[in-house]
Amino acid sequence: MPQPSLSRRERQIMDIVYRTGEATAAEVRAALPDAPSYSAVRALLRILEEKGHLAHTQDGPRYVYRPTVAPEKARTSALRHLLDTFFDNSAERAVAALLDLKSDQLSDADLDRLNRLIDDAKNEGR
Amino acid sequence: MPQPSLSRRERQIMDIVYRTGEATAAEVRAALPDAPSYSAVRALLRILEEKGHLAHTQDGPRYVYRPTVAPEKARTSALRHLLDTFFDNSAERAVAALLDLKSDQLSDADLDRLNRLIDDAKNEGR
DNA sequence: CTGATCGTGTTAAAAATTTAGCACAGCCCC
DNA sequence: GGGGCTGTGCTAAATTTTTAACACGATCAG
Repeated sequence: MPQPSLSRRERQIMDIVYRTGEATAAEVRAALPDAPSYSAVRALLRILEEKGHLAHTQDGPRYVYRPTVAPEKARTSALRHLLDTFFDNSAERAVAALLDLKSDQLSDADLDRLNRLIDDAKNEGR
Repeated sequence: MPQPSLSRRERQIMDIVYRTGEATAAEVRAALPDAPSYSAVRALLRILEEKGHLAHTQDGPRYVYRPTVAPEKARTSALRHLLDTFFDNSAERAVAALLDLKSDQLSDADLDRLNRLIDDAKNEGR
């Protein structure tokens, strides 16, 4: 039950780690929008590890941090939250927004692939 | 540019307001997972208003708070952030996760509608 | 060997967040 | 009119977050 509480900085850092998959203190610091001191970042990482959100392994001299929950789980949970907060739990609305946001970067082939995904879902559901 | 900084409680509250569209202090409090005192909630609402994230109108005796940025903008921006953080900016991956999450709640008709959305995007793009 | 560099651990202070408490105004009802 | 609600405004305290500073240990070049 260690979940629902992350401070602002903590969340920023978790986002970075999720984005990159893994990161050292230096990398996290570099990716932070308004980076504080090195020590500060390290302290935060330690706290996040204590809280069970991160784990580190040793890579030579330095620590490499990784999320403890599988990226897939984290993704799903973030997506669920987004759906609930902004899209009234409607997949359709979410897809519409997504297309609106990205359509100009999507080729016809990309869109076909999306259609195929949906068709697959249809067949599975049977 | 007062944007990128919201504390934990502030974000919780903003989420609630976005979800419901508008809310009074009492409603926000009721919706909070681990509700603090009434005063606390009101104070937070006041702060959010100061920061420019909320605005209130008077409804009889009480205040009704609403987000200042259009829900659509907020949605887009949240979606963008999610894409970037968890889906490597890939619409396809996001849709896949979405289908995985919701497919069992989607009828064939729903899925058809999604296909149509995508086809529309295809035609527009030309 | 010595000094510089890079990494960590720990602690304590500074800053921000979060909370509660008190005071007042309006309304309703007896 | 007085008491009990429900609402707000404001202020100060408690708690958490965030940060910097200092003290090591290991490694590497000269």
